[in-house]
Amino acid sequence: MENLLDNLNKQQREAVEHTEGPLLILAGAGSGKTRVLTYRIAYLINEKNVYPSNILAITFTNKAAKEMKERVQSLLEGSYDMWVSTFHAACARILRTQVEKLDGYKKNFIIFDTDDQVKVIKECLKELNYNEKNFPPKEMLSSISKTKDQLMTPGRFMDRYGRDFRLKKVADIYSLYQKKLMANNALDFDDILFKTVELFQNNPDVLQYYQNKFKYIMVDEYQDTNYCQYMLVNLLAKSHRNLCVVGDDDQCIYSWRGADIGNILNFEKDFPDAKVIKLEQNYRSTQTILDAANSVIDRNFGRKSKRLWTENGEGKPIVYYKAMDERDEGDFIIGEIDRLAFQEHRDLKSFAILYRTNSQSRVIEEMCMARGIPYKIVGGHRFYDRMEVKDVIAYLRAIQDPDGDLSIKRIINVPKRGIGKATLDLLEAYARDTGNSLYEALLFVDSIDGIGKKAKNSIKDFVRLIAELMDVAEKESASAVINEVIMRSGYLEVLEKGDDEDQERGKNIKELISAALEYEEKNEDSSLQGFLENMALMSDIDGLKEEREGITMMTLHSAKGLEFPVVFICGLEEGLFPTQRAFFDEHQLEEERRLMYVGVTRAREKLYLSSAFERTIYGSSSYTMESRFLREIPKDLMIKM
DNA sequence: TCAGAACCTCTTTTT
DNA sequence: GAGGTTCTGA
Repeated sequence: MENLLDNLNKQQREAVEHTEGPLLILAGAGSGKTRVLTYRIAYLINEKNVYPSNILAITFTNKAAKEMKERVQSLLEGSYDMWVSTFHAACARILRTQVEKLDGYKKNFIIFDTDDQVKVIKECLKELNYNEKNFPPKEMLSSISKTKDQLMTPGRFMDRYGRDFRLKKVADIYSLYQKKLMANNALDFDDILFKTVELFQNNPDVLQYYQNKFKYIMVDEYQDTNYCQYMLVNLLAKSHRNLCVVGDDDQCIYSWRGADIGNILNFEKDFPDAKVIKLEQNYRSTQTILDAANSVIDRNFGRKSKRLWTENGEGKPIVYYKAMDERDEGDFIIGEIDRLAFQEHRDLKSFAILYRTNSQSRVIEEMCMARGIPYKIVGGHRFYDRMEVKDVIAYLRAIQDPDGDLSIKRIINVPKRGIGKATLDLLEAYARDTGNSLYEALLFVDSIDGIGKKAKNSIKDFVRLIAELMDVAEKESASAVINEVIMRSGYLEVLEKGDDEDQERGKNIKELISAALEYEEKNEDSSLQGFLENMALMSDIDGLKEEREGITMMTLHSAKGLEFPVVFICGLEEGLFPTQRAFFDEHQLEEERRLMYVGVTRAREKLYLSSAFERTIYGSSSYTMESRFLREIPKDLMIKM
């Protein structure tokens, strides 16, 4: 361990050795904060003899959690039982054992994702007779999400806003939405956090237990926490006060989804005795790149002053290319990559193309394809979000708890078995009238008038199928159950007989079996329940296995936390980056600027910037103006090509 | 019940 | 301009 500390600079070492009491680490981009966190955990265990089980480390993504755990374990050469996970995974784990203390929830609760949420909201609107035009489901969901971030129950929301004509209706929607979630024994992503806070607030003994368990708490990416997460951390850290938060206010780019930059800016107010350590030495980029980044971010107000520096040397100037249009821009980027790969013998993995919006990737993708250059696109759709995967998941949920109406509804006619909307409406009406679940209505299908003979037989077959699958689930592992589901339901067969797209889908649901097998290997708890939770909280499984050779394309947001030797930031035009929506809002503009800062600091050696003179967006093309961010970089750092 | 037509929308995204 | 959703008619 002694020589491990030698691997750190003065500030880093200070951060590792300051183990007692509140600590704020302001870690600039590329300043080795992950290193500090992992060493700190190792130091706690090895030097301070802290039990690993007394440590809680919160990360932003599952991937980061996995990496951190692996790095600690390789530092200590052993396997340790500490909690290193995302907020959601940690809370889900707590709720798994404690959820019955919350009224109305059963232990085998399921986790609803955005897709499920939209469906529930639509049901709510229908039931309340509210128009989707006046109350757009997505808008409703984001209101509800923000409300939950603020720890506001439907009751509290109604108390506060109920006198407003429209907000009263939103409150009704929120209230019904929660009822429906409960009826499905489901929690959405926000609930997982919110309910944990409620659990702690209403059960002092439970809170005390976890306060005692987590004597040392670390939170990464603290600038991107929301109010609910802030509360959670503060509740847990209250008794031991060994709270270490790490973050960079200049990299707060998620305020649009509730991240409150104030959490990090006010940490010293919350904890007046907090030790503050700034990590400003950068180990990633050239001085030229850092000068550009510093110069851009300097224009933001109200930030903690920080100035990145490096011993890496000046490096190459930044290259700016003004293209005719987006095709020319793509041509230039791919041309440069081709040239550098050849002349400088660079791996395709060294290149990243970053853009503000996903739609910008299309043109560049086409060019890569035309030239036969391999590429991969990060982000976009999760494996779990694919229609066919969600269908199979719905089967699994239904098997686990057939009273979850949403799951039954999703699969009752997948694959097509002649149970259409008319039939479903009758079944739902019956269920509502008798106070039963949809599944129970299926059992009584004979006593429902108006359903045709054919449909009735299909329903009986379906009920039999579910019953059989439930039997299988009693005895078999998750992977075996999935196999039975896709075989017995006939779903796989239908897909395999379909067009290319369907065949691809068939492959995906088979892939789900591999995912389950992998899960069973890695986890002691190989139950269906555990697998479902894992899937719901997992972001992108494809990312985990495939490390294909190729250039990387992604949004600036997705690039946070990553680094590449050569980075291209494209589409530097007013209205695109910064986005038009930020023009009249200083806060939004500052967030765009932080996004630029994040993008620039991803580059190790070379940075390319580009814009197009003319760009086609939404089918219509128009002339553009160069992004103000280009002007915010000193001219002497940049050459035009 | 379902396929095709018309229609709408369109920043960023993790969990 | 594309992709997703809803509507309409057979």
